[in-house]
Amino acid sequence: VDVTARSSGSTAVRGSHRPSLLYVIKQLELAVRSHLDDIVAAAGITALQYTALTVLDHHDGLSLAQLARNSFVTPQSVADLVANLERNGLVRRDRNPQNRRELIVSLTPPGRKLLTTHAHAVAALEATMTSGLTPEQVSVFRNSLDSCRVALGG
Amino acid sequence: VDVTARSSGSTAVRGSHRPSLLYVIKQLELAVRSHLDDIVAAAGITALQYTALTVLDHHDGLSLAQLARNSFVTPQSVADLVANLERNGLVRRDRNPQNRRELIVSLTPPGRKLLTTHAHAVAALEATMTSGLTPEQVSVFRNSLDSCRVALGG
DNA sequence: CAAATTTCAGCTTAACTGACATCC
DNA sequence: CGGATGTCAGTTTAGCTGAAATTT
Repeated sequence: VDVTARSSGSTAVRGSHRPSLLYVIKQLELAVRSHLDDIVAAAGITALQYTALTVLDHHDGLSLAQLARNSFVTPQSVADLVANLERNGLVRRDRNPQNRRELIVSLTPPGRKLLTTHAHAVAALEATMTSGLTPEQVSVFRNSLDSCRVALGG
Repeated sequence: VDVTARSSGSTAVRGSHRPSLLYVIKQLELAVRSHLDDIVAAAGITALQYTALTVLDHHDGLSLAQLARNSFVTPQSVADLVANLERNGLVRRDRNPQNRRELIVSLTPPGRKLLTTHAHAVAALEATMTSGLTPEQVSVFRNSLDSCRVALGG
């Protein structure tokens, strides 16, 4: 990750106009991804793959199609992502006996271990991110994010 | 854009755990990008390119290096992006006479026109996104987003 | 010479579309 | 058969690294 670019980013542009909400959301997501990549790179995975593992941690046993619908991407993209995780032994894919079209994706013990190994650093990242806010403000912030997401149909 | 995936996304996963802030931010960004792509696709550009144009609208006359530092990406990536916009006649690149290393990027009249053409639809998207919030809550939300972004060095 | 900016060449990842097989 | 799910093949876009040219 280019630390130089990150740290000097906010100094380059100071203007009179207020950036749009849409733009600030994008910038924040970029910053989060960059830091998350730093954390999980040691485990040989990307921020995207790590996020997929956390989704499975909360909702184990989803099918590929369910994962795709949850992620604004095509089933093919999810299949690629999951195939990579399977190749690294972090998830398993099993046919659903009740509906043999479906492939049920679940975390393996190494997958769970990876999550616990990095849980602390990820929590610290979230704490750093919200260090300028009170706990109440964080709670309100989360609700607002959720409200926006729901309003856009996500 | 896959409207089916978008609209059914939130129904696929309902669990006991609360998703992390980092994850919700990512989901919201994906939703915004998807809708923004729908709006600007008619103009033959991507959400990313549109966002770059809005940055130039607010801060005209930035160099490639300044744009890169502002965007968490490498100068090479920005150069590609700007080259595409230039090919479509939406921006110009001119050597800075004071510092002949620098290429100053600025909007062309067609670039400005593209922004005004879509300004209403983009504002409507932002209004839809925040339709569940009061104006005060939107203001607080913006401040929180900014606080998080600054805390991560963006 | 050192640092900053841009450029050139090649590469990788993460998405996409289209076509298809399988299952309910 | 129709709809859902997953897979295979090919493509595109958006990022990256490394190396080099130019200017200050």
